[in-house]
Amino acid sequence: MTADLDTVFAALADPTRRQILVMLLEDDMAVTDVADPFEMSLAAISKHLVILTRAGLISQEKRGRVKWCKLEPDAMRDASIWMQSFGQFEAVNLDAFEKFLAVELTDTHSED
Amino acid sequence: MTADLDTVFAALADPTRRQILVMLLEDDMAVTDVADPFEMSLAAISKHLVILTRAGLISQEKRGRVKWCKLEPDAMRDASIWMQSFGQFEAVNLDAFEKFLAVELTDTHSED
DNA sequence: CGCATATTCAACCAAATGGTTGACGATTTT
DNA sequence: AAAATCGTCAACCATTTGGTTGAATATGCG
Repeated sequence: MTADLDTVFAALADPTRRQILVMLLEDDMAVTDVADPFEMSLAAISKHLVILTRAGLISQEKRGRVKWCKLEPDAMRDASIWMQSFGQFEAVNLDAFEKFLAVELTDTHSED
Repeated sequence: MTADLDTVFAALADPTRRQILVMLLEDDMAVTDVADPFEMSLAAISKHLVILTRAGLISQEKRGRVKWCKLEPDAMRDASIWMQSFGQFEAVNLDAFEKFLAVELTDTHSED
């Protein structure tokens, strides 16, 4: 469920955890595969995944002996809104964003 | 002065610091006045202000014996963009999006 | 069954975090 | 000049964080 801002921001403050989240943009992943690109123990990654789970940023589902990790981007919503309340800083990038989106949508967005 | 995402997210992970930022939305404030509503020592608040300053989220300017704290919401820009990327673009080609993100962040990074 | 694979647990460690107190330098006020 | 105010510094403390290793627990496979 919706974790508090403390938990979400703290979870996002670690580069390993942010990288994991980016990896999960691509697809759901097993814990072992999440750990693969990192030069640290599986146990360490397992702990990071617990922190991400407690923050609500991912969910984990065990199927067989494999535990699958799934991104839960909605957990960022409150934090994102909180930050946006501070100003129009995102307008600076709106141009780039819109260009990106325009290209992407004509390319891949058949519809949905 | 763009601090990295680690620093910004870590700064935002503390409720006292977030409350300080909200207070500064209203107006610039002296350190003593920032500390006033909190039930902790002035020294503790002073440390929090250092952390916010290093994250670029505030700036401090000394005039006379008073040090004024000013909100710098632009420091949230990279973090905000990073987060928004997770919420709003499920329908979009994610490979391309990651590249876009990478470019955006390294771009603004080099402004330091 | 017996072994390999997937993941967590437990104990441990160093470093960082968030707080305290008291002293101190700088500035303003009386 | 003396006193009060503003803010930081230094030393200290307890807790948390992010990592390690080795053992333990499931589960799947030959």
